[in-house]
Amino acid sequence: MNLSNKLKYWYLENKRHLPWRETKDPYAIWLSEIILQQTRVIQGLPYYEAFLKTYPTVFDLANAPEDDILRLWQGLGYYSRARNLHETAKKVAFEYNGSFPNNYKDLILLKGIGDYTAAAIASIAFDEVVPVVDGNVFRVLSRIYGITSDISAGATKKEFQQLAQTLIPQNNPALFNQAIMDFGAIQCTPKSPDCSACPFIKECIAYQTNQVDKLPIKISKVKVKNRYLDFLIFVDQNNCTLIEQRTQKDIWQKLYQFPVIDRFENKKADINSIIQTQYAKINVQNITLMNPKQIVHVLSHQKLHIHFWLINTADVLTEGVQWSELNKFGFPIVIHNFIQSYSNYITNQTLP
DNA sequence: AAACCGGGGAG
DNA sequence: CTCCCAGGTTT
Repeated sequence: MNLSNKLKYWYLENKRHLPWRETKDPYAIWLSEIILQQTRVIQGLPYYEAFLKTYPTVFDLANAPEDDILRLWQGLGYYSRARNLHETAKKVAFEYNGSFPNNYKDLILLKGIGDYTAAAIASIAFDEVVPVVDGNVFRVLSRIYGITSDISAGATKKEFQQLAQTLIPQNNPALFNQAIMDFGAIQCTPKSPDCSACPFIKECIAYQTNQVDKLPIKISKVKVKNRYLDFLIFVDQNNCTLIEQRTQKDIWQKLYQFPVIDRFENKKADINSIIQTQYAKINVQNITLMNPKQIVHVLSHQKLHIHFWLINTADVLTEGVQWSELNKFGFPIVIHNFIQSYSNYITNQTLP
């Protein structure tokens, strides 16, 4: 039996039952694919349900304010996905009358849809015979065929695409693509794969040569920069505070935050003098460091060292937002979590 | 080709 | 602690 047939039978026995597998609606399939980029199924599932409930059609999503979409995306990370999601929704709704392009070539032209996602939507929603190549496919094929190329190299991706193109069946490409990804996620896992129950145990080069734990080979190394953030939480007599939207091309673009002192040098911020110079208009009563033990928040390329400062003022912050209204804004998850745990302290001066 | 972009969970 | 997840965009 050939590889695609073995995969099919494995899949029919072991597949995960996921809501986006119960539909052929391109909108729902597109939504699921964007959410699942660099995201585990278990983490993306509640967001998929929430988005489909809040925005049942591409028109609902297109007509929504970007801030609402970012707030619903809050905590999922890679926020450019949410911004691109909105841009593509508007294009599909208003330029294509709500109909998604029905093929790989046109899908890949849309914002937020790259090689993988175009192939996934084209095959799953429209039965186009085009293979997906994601982390699961790299792992499964590199092991079965004993491919030792560096998967972080662009040429290697083409190599895997060509191989997958020879394997994907003409009759049910959607099943093949989902099967190979589920197989990689459930059985041929990065660590401790279940080789004893594997249908490819006889032909898997990696297993036969005892190098399952060495494949796939990935060389690229990311260097993580340290970054130091001191958030300034001004609170006036009416429990109003100052927030701002991040606009720079940087992490968390278009999410909200408290005013911040932001630097890449490990140098203690002189909060008092900074407030006196940059916020001279505000009549400060007292300044409290809320977390003497810094919060460390790790991103893929940055390690954030964070302090939150409570700054009471007798003034009325006319540009401020009521503390109880903060949940109407999308924050980076580290700030959101801080707000949740310190709300009582800030509004009632009681310890968390 | 390389840099950049979140957050979480497994081992 | 390290690794990596149904990747994509920008430089």
